[in-house]
Amino acid sequence: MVNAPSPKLSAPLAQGVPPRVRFCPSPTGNPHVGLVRTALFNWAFARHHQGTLVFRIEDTDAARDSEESYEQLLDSMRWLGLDWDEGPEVGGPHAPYRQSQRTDLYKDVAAKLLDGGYAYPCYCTTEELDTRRDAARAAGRPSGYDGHCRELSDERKAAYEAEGRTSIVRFRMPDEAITFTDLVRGEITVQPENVPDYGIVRANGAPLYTLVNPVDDALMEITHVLRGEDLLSSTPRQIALYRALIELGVAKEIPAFGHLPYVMGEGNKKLSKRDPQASLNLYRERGFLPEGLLNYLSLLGWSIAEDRDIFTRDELVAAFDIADVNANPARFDLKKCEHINAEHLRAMDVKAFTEACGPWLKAPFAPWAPEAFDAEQFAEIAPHAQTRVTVLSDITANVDFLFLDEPVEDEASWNKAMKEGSDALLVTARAELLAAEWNAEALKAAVLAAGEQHGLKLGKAQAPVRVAVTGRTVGLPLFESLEILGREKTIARIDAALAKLAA
RNA sequence: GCCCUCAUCGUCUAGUGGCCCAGGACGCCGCCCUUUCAAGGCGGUAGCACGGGUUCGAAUCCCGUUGGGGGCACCA
Repeated sequence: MVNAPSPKLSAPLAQGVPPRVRFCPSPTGNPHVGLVRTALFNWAFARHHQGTLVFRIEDTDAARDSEESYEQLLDSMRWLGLDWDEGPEVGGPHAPYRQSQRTDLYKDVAAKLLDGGYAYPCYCTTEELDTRRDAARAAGRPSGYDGHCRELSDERKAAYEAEGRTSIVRFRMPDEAITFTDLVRGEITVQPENVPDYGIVRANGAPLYTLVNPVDDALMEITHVLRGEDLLSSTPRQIALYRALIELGVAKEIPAFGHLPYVMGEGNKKLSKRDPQASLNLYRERGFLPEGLLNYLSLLGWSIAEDRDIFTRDELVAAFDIADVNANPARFDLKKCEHINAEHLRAMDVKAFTEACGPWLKAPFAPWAPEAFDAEQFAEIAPHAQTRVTVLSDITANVDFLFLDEPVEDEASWNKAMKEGSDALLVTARAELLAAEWNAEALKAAVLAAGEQHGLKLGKAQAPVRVAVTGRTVGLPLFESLEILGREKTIARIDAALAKLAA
């Protein structure tokens, strides 16, 4: 009974049945980009095939899970626009979708597994396990569980219990090789000696991920499991458990598995939750567009076409195929991520861009007083900024000269622009500007004329004016900026710079 | 240690035996444009880890080596 022939792996797609996939994070820590990539591929797969995305929360580890993290998970998914068809807040036929609310289900299944002989109580202590594991390793043998409690007689069990030992429930692995076809890696076979019996229920009765995850996949009728490659080597034991569940009538079919390559950080480390570079919130605060971030992330292990890497969410859905995902881990490249985000920013219409800047135009991002902000002025300047920002938070420093009482103090810029003779130039420029009509074209002519009087080309002549007015050597087109700032403030700032130069 | 897995420019990738003395993108460098900086245009730099096979022919198939990653929990 345990060594039943392998049921055929499910191939619902081939039968034209829409797939059911799931995204099932555990609420520990902040959401990170690796998690997002997994969610994205599941989402894209589901949407592409008009399937169903189940969002399930794997909160079976009370010690590490937090409500705050759970909230963040939902919030992140919503921000990204990765919608789910069943799960928290939307409900569904397999509710509840938080494992902490499904413990009775697991207890029931665990009891059935025990009754059917698919699992057994294991009385080994952690110390005993450690000792035997070390010995096995030293002898060059596989270091998993050695099957010590596999065939315990009732007398032995009673004796252990009389000793006061507690037991966990351990799943009995069949003594046969397990082969499955990974959606991204192809056929994989694992020999039985390398897949030891494993724990499925803690001594305190709490079910483990190893039980709960496949059980819920079975109950929720998941057809395709797309997850990180860290779970690749535990797939054989899940398949074995699935077979038992099928025999018990709990599961219908074994899902297809596809293991997605890691997203790596700097060096050759997997991006971890503790890695600040990995935090989704960081990208959000810097002003990445969900569409830009998703676009970039989808390129890690997949590509839409030979000569194309900027595309919309809809285009991603239309083109996504799990068979095109490759198996090698990809490094997260911030530069490219920024570039792709910038492309999406530029692709927006000006109005949408202007609105998207909103959060970065006020506290805590913007340094100016709330009442100093002028939406009309911003709307005028925004088009000039659109090709110059890579993330939305860049907008703040680009327009601060408009809303700050005085330009920012940037010593490096000041020293770079204010050379000998700059004061004389500024005096001339001040006079020319004062006499000019207040539009960009005339202002440009004014500074050009001032420069000529001092033997300076426009490029050189504009620098002191720019620093006097905006505080920086680098910024948005100067004359348009001056036009929007207005004559009065422009002149006042030149006067202030002159005073500083004289001091 | 044992098992699994991966291997094309610095990075992400295209490539599924001849179309490849390897294409695109980011980065970097140069030039053009230019009021700074971007954007845009043009050009350049750089790669099939190594060694054996198989084949008329290999980045593509096989074996090995090396290197990377993961797993081996009463975490998920």
